[in-house]
Amino acid sequence: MAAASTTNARSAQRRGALRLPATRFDKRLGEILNHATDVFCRKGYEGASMRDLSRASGMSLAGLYYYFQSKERLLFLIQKHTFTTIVERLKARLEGMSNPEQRIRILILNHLEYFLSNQAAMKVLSHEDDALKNGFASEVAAIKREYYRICVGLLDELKHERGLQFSTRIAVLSLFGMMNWIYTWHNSRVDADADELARQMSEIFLRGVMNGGRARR
Amino acid sequence: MAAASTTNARSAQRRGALRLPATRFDKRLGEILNHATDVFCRKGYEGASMRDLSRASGMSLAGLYYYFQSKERLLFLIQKHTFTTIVERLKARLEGMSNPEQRIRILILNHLEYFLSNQAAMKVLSHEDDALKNGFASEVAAIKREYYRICVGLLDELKHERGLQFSTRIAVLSLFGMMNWIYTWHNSRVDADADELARQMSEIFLRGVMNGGRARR
DNA sequence: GACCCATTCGAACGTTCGTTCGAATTCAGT
DNA sequence: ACTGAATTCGAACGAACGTTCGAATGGGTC
Repeated sequence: MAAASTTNARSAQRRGALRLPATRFDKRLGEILNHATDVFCRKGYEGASMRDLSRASGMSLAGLYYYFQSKERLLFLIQKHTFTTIVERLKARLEGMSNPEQRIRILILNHLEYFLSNQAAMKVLSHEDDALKNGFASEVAAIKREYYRICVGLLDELKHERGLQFSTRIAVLSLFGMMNWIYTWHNSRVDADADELARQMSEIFLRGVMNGGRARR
Repeated sequence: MAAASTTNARSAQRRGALRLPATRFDKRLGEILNHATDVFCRKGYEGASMRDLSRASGMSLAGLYYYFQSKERLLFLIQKHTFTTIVERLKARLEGMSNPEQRIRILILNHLEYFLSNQAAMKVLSHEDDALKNGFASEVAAIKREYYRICVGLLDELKHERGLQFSTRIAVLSLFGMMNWIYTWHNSRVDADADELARQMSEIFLRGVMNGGRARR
């Protein structure tokens, strides 16, 4: 996780001089971010103290502040990196795929795969949605909006192709609800893996949204 | 909101001697719970301080502790009352109704109606799901389990009646995801009311779950 | 060995946290 | 008006909070 590279002046400087993309600084920051993600996931952002993070990452309290300016910025780095990654992966997977139904299945699979292999980070992203303030909040909100727009686009393609009629907004937000709620219940010892979950949720959602046309009344 | 009556010794004593179900104590406690619900909704449980609650309810910091023993118990009272109420209402509405599809529509309508007319309380219930510890946590978890079981029952009725095949667990949790996620996006100036939302989500969910039978593969 | 910059740390800063306590005030019944 | 119980409050408690600072290390280059 080299999330902070592009937004951290210290490592950006270094990157100009060195050819390796991941400096020592970035690596260490990445480790701290990973530990912090776990702690935020377990105790919540407000509930986790800097001393908790210090203990989890094995670095002194003061030492942490060498890597980031504040607790809030730490959460920001986690959320931005997580969200950026999931959007990037989605874009890459959608490339070259043109069937609208398939494209939605890919969105669902991509979301659930990333969710389950990065459960802690995704919980922090979902659950600490409005923990950031002002500038931090708006930058994350921008990525979220982009993700939302992509999903709206995919659904509109499907609507157009099949002449369906439903509220895209409700459909998109229902879909995200289905998927994001996972963090409250998924148990890897009981529940299916991402492939199977994606298949089942895709069936429910796509059959629900296709079929017929206008909802009754 | 007379949630605490049955669990508070002070008011239980009084209730033996008086004929009114809502004592002065209960009324005042209810007001405090309502204000606290707003504050927890806006700032989160951990993020809200007792001084915030004092300010919001117009009572001194020390005065609050006359009505409840701790901040954690306050959250517990809010969650328990909210959850109990929504389950009670559902049971009452289901009485006498036997058509499986209709019964599921009622569950969805009941959930969304209560959600939208008690947004703050429902956000606190959904979002501060694991903020409580030990005894408090398990008592709320018991109500949640009952609610979950009811929903599983309704879906199994539908499955049996129509010979459907799908994972009840995934279906139930997807449905709750769709519905509970509302607190992250619903805007009363833009979005439809509970009736209309319930209709749309019911269509998506029921069509998604019925139809055909087994999911492919 | 000396220098320099990057990294780490112990100790403390001022603030805010949840909670308590004893005194003051308000209320209901006479 | 008087009395005892119910209610409210100001002031304080020790603990924990996020953050800072200057000094102590570490590793690589002359």
